[in-house]
Amino acid sequence: MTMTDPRKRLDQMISKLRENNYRITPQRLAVLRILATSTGHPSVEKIYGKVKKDFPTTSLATVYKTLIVMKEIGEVLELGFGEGGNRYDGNKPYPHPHLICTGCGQIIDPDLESLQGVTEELIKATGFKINTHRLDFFGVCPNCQKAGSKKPVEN
Amino acid sequence: MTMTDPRKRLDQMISKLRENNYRITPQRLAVLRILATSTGHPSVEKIYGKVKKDFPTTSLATVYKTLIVMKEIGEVLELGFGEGGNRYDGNKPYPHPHLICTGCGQIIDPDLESLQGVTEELIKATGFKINTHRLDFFGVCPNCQKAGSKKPVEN
DNA sequence: ATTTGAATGATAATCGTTATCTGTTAATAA
DNA sequence: TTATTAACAGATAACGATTATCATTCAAAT
Ligand SMILES: [Mn+2]
Ligand SMILES: [Mn+2]
Ligand SMILES: [Zn+2]
Ligand SMILES: [Zn+2]
Repeated sequence: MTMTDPRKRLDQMISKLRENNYRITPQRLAVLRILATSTGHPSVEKIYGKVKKDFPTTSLATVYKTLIVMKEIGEVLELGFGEGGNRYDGNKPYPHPHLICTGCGQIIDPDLESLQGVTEELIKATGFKINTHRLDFFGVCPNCQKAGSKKPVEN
Repeated sequence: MTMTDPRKRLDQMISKLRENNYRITPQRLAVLRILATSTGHPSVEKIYGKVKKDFPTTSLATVYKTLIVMKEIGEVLELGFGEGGNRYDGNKPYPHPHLICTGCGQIIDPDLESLQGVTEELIKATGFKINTHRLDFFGVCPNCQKAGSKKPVEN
């Protein structure tokens, strides 16, 4: 799997903003930097907290609005969860499976070769035209299995 | 796939309520009947609307509370969507894939033999202990493909 | 430097869901 | 059958994540 270089990813995002006639503001840049450098899947509050370290006057609404823009131009993937806020993937903005540890809260991107066959089987069986999908697995990571680790990771 | 008999399914649900020392009230029975007879995946508002036809004094809170109870005893599957409310499956309360038509809004249960292999691949690759999962496909059904059908089905 | 429409920041509004509280009732046993 | 009582129903307030609103500021083009 191609490991994305954060700097290149940031430049990609900036280019996409320019292409779509969005302005490059310091607040947006701060959000984009966090999205590009995060290996995990940060929440809005996590992004907001980090942005305020460099730019203390930033509003939570600005973070939300930036994420809406990035979703619109297809440069961030939103993972909606019922509880406690959504999570965002700025490195792989296309549909892909996720693995959530209910112990520590971490969300990782597993590689699943066998997934492609499932979509093909679905199309053949139903005649649907598939546009997107969402696949989440919930379980306990190896680290949380051996000890009752109660520490949330939240990356 | 075993087509569930609504009456048997209703009796199952009632038994489960009794086993867990929950009371059988007319309002709960009305909700259970709807869950047992629905082939689709009704929303809370849809359930509420149907319940009120037979029992006009029913409160929306009662529908919510009944669904919470049914979730707790593992007899209904909740499908959380960000927009416009959750959907419920009272016939297959275990994890299974769903296929959502973004044209008419219908949600169906496809049979996907190849899905089991995906979970096995994931366990081998990550060492996680998998407890549950969620798989949704979003697309356009054959009916909505041939004409720009704008009628929501909402079953 | 000027202009101007888009973006920011602060806050109100939204909406599905949950909590609260009072009156009612299903379930148990006398 | 009636009495008892804890659970439930109904009405509504509260909640929380997200979105809308709007006056002020500023990025970008001239
Ligand atoms: Mn991801
Ligand atoms: Mn289903
Ligand atoms: Zn863990
Ligand atoms: Zn359709």
